[in-house]
Amino acid sequence: MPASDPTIRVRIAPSPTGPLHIGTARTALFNYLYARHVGGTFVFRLEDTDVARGTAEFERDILEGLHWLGITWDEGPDAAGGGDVGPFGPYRQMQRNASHAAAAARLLADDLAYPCFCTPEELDADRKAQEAAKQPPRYVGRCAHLTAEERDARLAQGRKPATRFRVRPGVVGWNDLIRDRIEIDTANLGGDFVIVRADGTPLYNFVVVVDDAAMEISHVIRGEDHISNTPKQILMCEALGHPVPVFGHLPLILNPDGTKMSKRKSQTAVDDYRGQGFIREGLVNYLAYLGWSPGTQEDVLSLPEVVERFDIGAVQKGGARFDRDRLEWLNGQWIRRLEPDDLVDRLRPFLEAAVADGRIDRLPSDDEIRTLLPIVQERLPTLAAVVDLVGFLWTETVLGDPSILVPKRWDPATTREGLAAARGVLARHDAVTWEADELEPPLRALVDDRDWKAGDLFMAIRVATTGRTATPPLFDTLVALGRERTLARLDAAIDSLGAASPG
RNA sequence: GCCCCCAUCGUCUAGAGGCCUAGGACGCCACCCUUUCAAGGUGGAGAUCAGGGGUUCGAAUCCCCUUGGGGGCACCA
Repeated sequence: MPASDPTIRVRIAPSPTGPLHIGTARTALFNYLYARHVGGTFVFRLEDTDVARGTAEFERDILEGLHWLGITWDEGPDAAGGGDVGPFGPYRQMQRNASHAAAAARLLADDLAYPCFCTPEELDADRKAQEAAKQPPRYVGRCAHLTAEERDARLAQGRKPATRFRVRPGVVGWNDLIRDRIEIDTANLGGDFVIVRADGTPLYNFVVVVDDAAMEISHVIRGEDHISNTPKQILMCEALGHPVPVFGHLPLILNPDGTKMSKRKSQTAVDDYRGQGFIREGLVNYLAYLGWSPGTQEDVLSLPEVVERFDIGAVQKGGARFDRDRLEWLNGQWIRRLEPDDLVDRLRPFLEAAVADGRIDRLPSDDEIRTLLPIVQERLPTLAAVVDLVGFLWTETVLGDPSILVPKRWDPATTREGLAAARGVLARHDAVTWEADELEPPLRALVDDRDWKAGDLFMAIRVATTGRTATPPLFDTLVALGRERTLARLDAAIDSLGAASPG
């Protein structure tokens, strides 16, 4: 579509206080989609203000996770670990503290903000009283009109003030990109709010305004849970003399019970989905369709295809529940579309993990994996499913419970007889190459000869050689297993049945 | 308690006044294919468009109310 529109700048500003959250990824994705669709710039800024938690690792997780999804930014920290990229750096909030302090000083000087000496105990008592009186919590304004002498006196006592922003009376409104007009009376904002803590560190709401202005962010696209922050931010923009960006509030991603998605009720870490074998194409496709649709009947779209069709105005207003079934279906769609070599590469880590925790005994070669693809690719809802699907190929013993060896219509004796006969046929088949279409005819002939049902015999062989009742097509499976192991497993099964029913 | 947002099949959604006796997808059921499992194909059940008032010749679509759901009200982000 359009080449570029330098006036449109959007951003994602995650806080590295946890692993990359599905909701953060979705917000990042929609910003990315909007920026790419209109040819604007996508900025990544880290709100690394909370030093208390182990942020370095989470920071890496977020950067890496977004890149894994294919969500790339034009300005911001380098996902590979290099320096910041872009003309508006630094892109880490902590390194912009000087500008935050300057902005706060300016508001203080203009009396658009004031020092507040209230103690946590006082504020807590206020809140409790309001709660008891069934009043909404709000700052009572104790320090709003202190005289210079009163302030000096408190300072002299060594008290450290926080900085509060004066909320002016009136109505603040904006034209939301997805919900049209929203207007909020500032009387409902909870009174003057703190923008700088007593220890001098600035608060999120304030920093965002300063940084967004400095980075010339034109459109702020974020979750619906920020709607009540927006009037405060608009007020601060006005006070600071900054242009007010365009706002767009995305619907939330919900737990299956309809509440805001949470770790408690859902799996929220992108990395967990990745670990379970969801691929980026599936995840991104799914996320894009949570709250948006192209308005056509297309279901499976690549990231570039979504970029092409994306329209921020078509975004849904109501929240969307996370539906894992649909995600799995879409993931399967994308796994089926992968090129063989690509799929082999993506499967390998899951096989390695299975070796590491003992689910399989050895790691198959790339060639082995590639050979299996025709019978495996269309059966994988996730990459991780490969272990359950064909793990029996790389384990020594396969038969856990001999009782599943006996098909419904057969008894143990018949099963033993059937397996023995099949073993004989397959062993004799030594003269011919061990290929799927050569294995089948003689076994069918055997079935006809004994008046058995092909399904019963095949099922007995299937369970004897794989330990499972559901597998890829039998003869392809036997070929993958190889002659030696097939015969050995048949022998083992026959033995186990012999022990169970002597005679 | 207060403020704000939202409301089409179980779920994700199409629908921007007549094309809607509401379409698609996931999931579910049946059948076909078939040695099992998938995949694929075909068909089906599933929404009186939350309810009630308007506006209009005509409303899922516009307005109001009710109800329901959600979000937010920190010296968190």
